Amino acid sequence: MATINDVAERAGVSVTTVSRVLNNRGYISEKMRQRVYRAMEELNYQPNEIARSLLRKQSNLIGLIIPNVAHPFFGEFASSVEYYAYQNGCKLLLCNSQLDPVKERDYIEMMRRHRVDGIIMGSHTLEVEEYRNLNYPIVTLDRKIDDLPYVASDNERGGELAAQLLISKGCRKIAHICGNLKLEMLSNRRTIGFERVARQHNVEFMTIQTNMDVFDQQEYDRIISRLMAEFPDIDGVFATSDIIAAFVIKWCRKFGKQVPGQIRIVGYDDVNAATWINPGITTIRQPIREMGRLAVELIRRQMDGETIEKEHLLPVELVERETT
Amino acid sequence: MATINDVAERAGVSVTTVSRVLNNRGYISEKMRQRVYRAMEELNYQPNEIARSLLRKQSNLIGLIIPNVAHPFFGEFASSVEYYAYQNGCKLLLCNSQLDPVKERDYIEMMRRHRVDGIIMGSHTLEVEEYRNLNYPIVTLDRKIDDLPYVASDNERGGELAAQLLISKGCRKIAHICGNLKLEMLSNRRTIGFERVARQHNVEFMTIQTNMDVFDQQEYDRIISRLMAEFPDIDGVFATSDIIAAFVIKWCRKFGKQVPGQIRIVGYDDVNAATWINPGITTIRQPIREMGRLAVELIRRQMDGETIEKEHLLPVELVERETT
DNA sequence: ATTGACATGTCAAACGTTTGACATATATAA
DNA sequence: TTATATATGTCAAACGTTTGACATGTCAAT
Repeated sequence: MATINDVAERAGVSVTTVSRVLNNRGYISEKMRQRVYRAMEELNYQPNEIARSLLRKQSNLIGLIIPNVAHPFFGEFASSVEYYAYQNGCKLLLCNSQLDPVKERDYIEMMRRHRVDGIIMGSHTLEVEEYRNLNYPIVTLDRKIDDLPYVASDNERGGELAAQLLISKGCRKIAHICGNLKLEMLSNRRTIGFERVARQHNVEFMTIQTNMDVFDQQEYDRIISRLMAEFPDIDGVFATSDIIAAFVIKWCRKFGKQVPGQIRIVGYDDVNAATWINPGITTIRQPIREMGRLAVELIRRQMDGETIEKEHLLPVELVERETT
Repeated sequence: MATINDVAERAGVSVTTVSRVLNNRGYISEKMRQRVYRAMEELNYQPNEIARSLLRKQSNLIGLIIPNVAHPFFGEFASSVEYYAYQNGCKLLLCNSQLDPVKERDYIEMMRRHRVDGIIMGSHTLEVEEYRNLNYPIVTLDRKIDDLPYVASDNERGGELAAQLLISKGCRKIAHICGNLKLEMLSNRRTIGFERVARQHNVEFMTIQTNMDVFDQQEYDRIISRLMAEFPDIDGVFATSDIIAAFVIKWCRKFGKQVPGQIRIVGYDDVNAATWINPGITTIRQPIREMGRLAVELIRRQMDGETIEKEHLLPVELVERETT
């Protein structure tokens, strides 16, 4: 592949001149500019970004670690991050941790070796200690670690909205399916909001924990089928993701329960799938696009040395469809 | 961030020695090895992969260009590519072209500038000419461009299987919803296979083109609702993706048509969503995981200078669920 | 005639690493 | 004793680019 020297030679000028053209600095006549551009084209030259990065000490790479892009929520989040990274002249390094601490640690090291400009952490399987010592521009998704900046939706409010809707529709016995509450994720606050409102209204409820992030379909099937079998009289479900909600719908169908006639369901996230699942899922909308945008912005501002606020709670919104 | 010089200084040895430890070459005593490792740990040292890349002329980066990771098929494909890239000691650079030729061209240039080791192209909006001149390790997904290597599922066979199933279930008037046939995608062969079998059995059919890749939900709604309104007597649908199939189900519901009672539906891909949509979608399974694995392997083998076969057609499989 | 903006050139250091050539020393085996 | 394997060191080039210091022009305006 052609180098800047080849271009200089071909254009019959010095490398300095080529560099000046490339970086728009110093005086360059229009003729010269054209001459250099022509040479670059003839050689199909692309400046070596690796050499540039080495010198600039900036890679223009943003690292994203998530459990798995194949999960709709993370897929849409990654899509947004990628979009805004591009807008900021950055490229996206994608890592699926599979929620495996070994892999996650390994990925973080890789990213440091590659000198990515910042890391967006949507997977958090390590000890707080390890993140603390990272000393790197970081943004966390849905998790509060010391005073690392994070972006999250207003989970507690989301839980409240879900509970309020179900109760207002007349539900008297509601199952809430959430993630593993032992992991210190902010999404646990959905449970707090939900339970508070349920208690306020004296509505019976039960909270069922899954390892939701793993996105293990069999696990979902197991948990939900057991739930339906053991408690045939529940008339409402608040699931912590739209995908779980979809599984609930599926099992309602198998158990011959009408949705929303006999049982009402509220999901969370408002991923695209929520609209094309049948029936359309009533859900708590997280502003996924905006969360991605903000995450990138926060990385960028840290790179620029700005001091940034740590808390970034984005508003949620109830989107009513056909399951309530 | 610490450099190899800092490590050498701290360990009281020469950089050459540190480098030898790092790369396992030459003679190194166990004591020395430990001493160097300790210094690296104390300094929280990570070798600068950028400097290494510059020297080695190898970035250990694989570029992936797809329309959008948020689309389930591409999300699952990306997930697989990421997994196998990691297995091969590579990192994944993710780009969503949004099927925008300008963006796609820009991304390809970016990747060349970053000297990625190879590019997996799942988006092809440019003229053949541009790909031809790329002169780079490339693998194409579902598209044949000159003699660039490609991986694809056995689309024609998939179309046949779908048609055979629908017909064997008694369908007499089948709608086939496919992508834009003008784009020279291998997925068009699904249409060929489907139409041939339909003709053989003298079954009436109609082929409806969409710009499927765009994943525009409104477009889907528009096309499918019109289809259902104009041809209320169709009793079978072969959709070129599971997502489109989901939209068909949705509109069947709105039109009060029973699935599979009055109308049978077959999708394509077998993305995860196919199992959790209601009813579960009967579909033609592409081995997505394997396609990702193969794509990475083909990049790696090109890097190693091997000559590789160009055609990689992977078998499809009928997965029957509840829509037929 | 002088000044200053414009245009290009030469040269070399720097970014962090690897690698080869070569030197030197110790310990062990033949 | 000699040869050989082991262990470490010094030195410098190379990867491709940017950048600053400095030199040397031309040309037009004062």
